[in-house]
Amino acid sequence: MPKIGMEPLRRKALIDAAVLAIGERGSLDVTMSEIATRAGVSAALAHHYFGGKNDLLEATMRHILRELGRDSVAALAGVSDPLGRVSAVIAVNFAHSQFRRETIAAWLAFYVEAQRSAPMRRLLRVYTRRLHSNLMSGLRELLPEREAERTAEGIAALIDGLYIRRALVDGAADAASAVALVDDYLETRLTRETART
Amino acid sequence: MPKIGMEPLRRKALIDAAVLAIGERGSLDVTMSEIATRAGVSAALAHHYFGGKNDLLEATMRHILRELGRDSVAALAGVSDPLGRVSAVIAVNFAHSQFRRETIAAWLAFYVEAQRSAPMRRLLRVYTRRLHSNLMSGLRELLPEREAERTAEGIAALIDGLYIRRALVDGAADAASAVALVDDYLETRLTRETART
DNA sequence: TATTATTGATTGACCAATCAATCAAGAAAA
DNA sequence: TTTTCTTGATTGATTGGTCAATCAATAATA
Repeated sequence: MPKIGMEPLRRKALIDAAVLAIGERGSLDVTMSEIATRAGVSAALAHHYFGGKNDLLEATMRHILRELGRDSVAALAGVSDPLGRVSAVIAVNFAHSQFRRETIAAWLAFYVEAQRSAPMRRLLRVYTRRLHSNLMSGLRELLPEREAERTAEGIAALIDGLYIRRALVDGAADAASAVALVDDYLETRLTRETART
Repeated sequence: MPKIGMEPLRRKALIDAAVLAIGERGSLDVTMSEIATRAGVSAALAHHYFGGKNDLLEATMRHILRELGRDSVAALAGVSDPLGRVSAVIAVNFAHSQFRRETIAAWLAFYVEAQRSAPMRRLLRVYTRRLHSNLMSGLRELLPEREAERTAEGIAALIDGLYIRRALVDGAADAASAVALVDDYLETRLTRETART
C-alpha cells in the first residue's frame, strides 16, 4: 500500500477532516478518532503525522486563516481605485464561504483558544493585522493618515461584530445588509472629511 | 451542618464557583468536581441541586446575563436626556466589570454554545434585544425611526466587535478608546442627519 | 535475477487518566 | 421519626497518547 510521499496527502486529508468535525461539533471538542476515521485512517496515524491533538488543531486553524488570506488577495487583485479596494475587503469578509458552519465554528473556537494559547493569539493577530493592512491600502488615499487609521479600526470592528451577529443571532446570515451597513459607515466617514475642508 | 434552606445558598455558591472555574479555564470545559470543590461541597451535591452539568452551566450563563442587565438599568436610571442615555448604554458595555477574565470567557463560551444549543441561542437573543431596546430608548428622540434602527444596529455591532478586539487582540483592554470610537460613530450619524434637513 | 536489508506507512491493542452520573447510607434538623 | 442535606464510593464510558508489530515498496547486494 505505501506508495510515495503519503505524508502531504494524509496531512491534507486529516486537516480537512478536522475542519468538518469542528464544524459539526461547533467547537474544538472533537476526538482524534473522529477526525482520523473521517480521514479514512487510524487515530494512531494522526498522532504519527501531527504529534498531538493540539498540533493538529493548530494546523487546522492555520489552514483556515490561509484560505481567508487567499480570498483576500484574489478580491484585491486588479482593483486599483481606492474606494473599490476598501469595498472589496469588506465584501470578502462577508462572502459566502465565511458563513459556512465550519468556518463559523472555527472562528468562535479560535477566539476561545486565543484567551489562553499564545500561538493562537499570535495567529489572531495575523488576521487582525492583515485586515487592517488591506483596509489601509485603499483608505490611505482617501483620508489623512490619522483619520484613515481610525476608520480602518471602525470598519474592522464593525465587520467582526456584524459577523457574529449575522452568524449567530439573526436567522439566515444576511450578508447583504451587513455589507450595506459597513459601506454606509465608510461613506459617512468620507463625506464628513471632505465636508470639513 | 445542614441548617435551614440550604438550597439558595448552595445554588449561589455553585454558580459563583462555576463562574470562577470558567474564567480560569477560559471555556465551559470545566468539571463538576472542580466547581463543587470550589464551592466547598461534593460533586454529588451539585448534581442534586442542578440535575446535570448542562443545567448548572445554563444557570451560570443566565446569572451573568442578569448581572449585565442590572448594570444597564442602573446606568440608565436618572438619565433623561436622549443623548446621555445612548452614551450611558455604550459606556456600560465597556465597563470594567465586562473585562474581567471570567466575563470574557463566559461571553466567548456563550457564543460557542449558541451555535448548537437552542436555549443558549434564546439567551443570546435576550441580550441582543435588550441592547437594541436600550439604545432605541435614546435614539428614538434623536433620529427618525428608520435611521434610529439602523444606527442602533451599527452601534450594537460596533460594541460587540470592539469588545472582542479589546479583550483578545489588543493588549490591556483599552475601554476608553473603544467608547470614543462608538461615540464618534453616534455623533457622525446625528450630524449627518441634521445636516440633511 | 534472486535475495536480502532498509525504510516509510499503518494499525490494533492497550493504558492511565478523567469525568459525569448514580446510589446507598450517614448526619443533622424538625 | 421523618425530612432535609450531604457525601464517599463506584461505575461505565471516553479520551489522548504509546508501542510493538505488520505490510509494502524500494534500494542494495550477491
